[in-house]
Amino acid sequence: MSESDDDKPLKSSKKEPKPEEDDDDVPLKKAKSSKKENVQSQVKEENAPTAKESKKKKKTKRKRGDDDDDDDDDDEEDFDTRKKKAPAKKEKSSKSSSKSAKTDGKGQPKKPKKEVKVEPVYEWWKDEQPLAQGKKWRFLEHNGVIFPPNYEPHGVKMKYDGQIISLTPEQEAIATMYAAMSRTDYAGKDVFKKNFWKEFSEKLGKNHAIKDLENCDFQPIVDHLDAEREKKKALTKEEKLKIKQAKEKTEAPYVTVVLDSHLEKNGNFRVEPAGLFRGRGEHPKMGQVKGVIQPEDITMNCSEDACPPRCSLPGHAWQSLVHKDEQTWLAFYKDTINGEFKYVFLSAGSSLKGQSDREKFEKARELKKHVARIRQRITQGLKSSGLEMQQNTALWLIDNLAIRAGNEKDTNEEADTVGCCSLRVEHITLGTDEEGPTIYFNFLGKDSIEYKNLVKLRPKDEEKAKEGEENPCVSFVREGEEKNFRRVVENMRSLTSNSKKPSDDVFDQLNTSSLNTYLKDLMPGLTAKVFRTYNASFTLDQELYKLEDHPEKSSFLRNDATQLKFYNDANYQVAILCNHSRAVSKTFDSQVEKMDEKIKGLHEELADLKKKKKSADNKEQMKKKIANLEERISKQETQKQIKLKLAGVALSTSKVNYLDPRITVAWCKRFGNFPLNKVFNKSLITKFKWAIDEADEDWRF
DNA sequence: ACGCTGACTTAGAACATGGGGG
DNA sequence: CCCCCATGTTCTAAGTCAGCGT
Repeated sequence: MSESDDDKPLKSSKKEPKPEEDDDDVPLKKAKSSKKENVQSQVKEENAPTAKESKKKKKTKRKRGDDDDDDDDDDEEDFDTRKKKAPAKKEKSSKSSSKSAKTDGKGQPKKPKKEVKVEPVYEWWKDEQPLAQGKKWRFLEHNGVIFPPNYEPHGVKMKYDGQIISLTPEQEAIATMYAAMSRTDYAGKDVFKKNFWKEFSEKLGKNHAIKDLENCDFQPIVDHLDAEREKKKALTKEEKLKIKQAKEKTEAPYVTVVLDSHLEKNGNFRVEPAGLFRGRGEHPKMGQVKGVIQPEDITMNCSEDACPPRCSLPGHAWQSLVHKDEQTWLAFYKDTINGEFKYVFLSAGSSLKGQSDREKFEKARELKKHVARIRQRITQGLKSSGLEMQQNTALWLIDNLAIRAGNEKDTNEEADTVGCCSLRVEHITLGTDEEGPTIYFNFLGKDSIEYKNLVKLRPKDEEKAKEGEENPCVSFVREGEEKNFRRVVENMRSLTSNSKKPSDDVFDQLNTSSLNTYLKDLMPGLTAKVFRTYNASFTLDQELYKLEDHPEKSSFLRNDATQLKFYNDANYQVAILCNHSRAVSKTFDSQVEKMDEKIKGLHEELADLKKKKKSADNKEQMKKKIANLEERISKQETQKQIKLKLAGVALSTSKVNYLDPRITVAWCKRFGNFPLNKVFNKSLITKFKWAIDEADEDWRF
């Protein structure tokens, strides 16, 4: 959002003492507001901390700049319900600024400006590791969850067979859920309709006038929903603001929680509203009603010495209250579709998430140290037979193609998707081309996203190699793996031989758990998914540092736009590797058309200008104009290229989950102090604060 | 050894926002 | 100024994998 405009370079920690950033980037003012809102808690000090605890707490505080004490007083007012009030501290993060933070934190004179909110972050990476093995916290206090409003019957009547039908509120509720999805793709799917009808007809009862779905007309309800939406849209700015503020106010107590002696943000304190289940792909349960969740369905977790979350629905109570300090969840319930667990966790920017995120990348870096050895082992194993051959062949695929492990799934309950271990014969096509053997993969992976990839040897012909490189559905075996690839193909041939049916498993002796057991032997803590993290991060690091002695280095460094493009191209390689995709916008074609027209128009203008130039007296001026226009055209054209290239590709998924943020931070610092906020948005900056602090320009993955 | 429960990460779509260009 | 689109945020589904109980 708003923050993107100030590009501030991140200081390279080494060279410049680093000026501000902290202060302007993290407005302390925010702190104040948040504190007051949440008010809820209480810092553990007040509760008779153990000696050890208090010590540690003290330390934390000190670091943060002792501001705690001064704010305590204010929380009180908002929170009647709690007996203890906590000083919700907002700590401003950076060292240098902490002192000032405290001072103005309270007074808060100014702040008329828009106010970019950057959440205060507890800088866990500056604390020494305090907790005992396995413990996630020593104090946890929060206000639980917030429920969606009860269903309010609107009384709009649907029709059946042309007749107006009255529904009970309960019936109306699910009819309305259906109406709400009338313009989605689900509405046309048989499974969706069938599942919905099953539940709807049950709710209608045996002798209801409505006998089938075909003759139901939900249009009146659809119209009603549209009208409601319009009404909402038509509100004035002020009204909208008011509503927003009211919402913020009610939600404020849930936004932050107290973890040990600091505040953290809750990631998802809103209980999921009832609705029709929207599974991805051909999900057998799409259209089923996802029921209302009651407090009685929810288990709460907090520390024993905390004030437990109070149930906000009168007459209700939590299912139970537990104190599991080896767990990071604040609450959970089971959904009514598959009985799956839904957890309430802290946000991505929290210390708990940050720490495990860092551990994830450290593990991937650990793999980097062992990967040569492990690959050697895999190479060996490719030549064996039976289970060992299967294990190593699968691992080769996981390592080289970055595919997922592939747990078994029950296709009566879930969509039929696969990963490595669950690949079936029908997903593989073996072939040959002028370079040698090929394997074509075509299957649905996680989220029913298509994975289509022709894996082959790199052509000698540079022209062809280039072509293949630009084709996202082709990948070349990486250098040094050619021989292994041939072996893998042979193995795949025997694993898919015609004694097997298309629906049989390729790796019939494998499952993810045995595979991971095998991996654990190769390196402690190693599992299949680590390869994805490792290969993604390694690829980014390699790609980014090609800039180091790139022949066109200076042209990439010419300005932010060109440098950003270089970064995005590297990011793109990773997205392709990991098969991260996104839906192409419905208006994509028309958008491209528009761009074409614009470009065409510019070309015409250019031609015109050139013609005029001949007869013009002020040639110099014309020349300038022409150059200008040419520049605009080329800009438009590259923009179009980018648009086409990224049409179905998501860069964000890898950024958020797979790429060690320190790679990016270091690269930015190293190459012209490139503004980090060009590549990381506000959320990522918050999420990766630890990395921003940690990586200097020499850091490498 | 294996199936199931539980906890946590990863994922794309839906939705909201707001800035730039006509 | 308005609208369109890009980008950011929220939502919740769908994976991975450990550990437990049988």
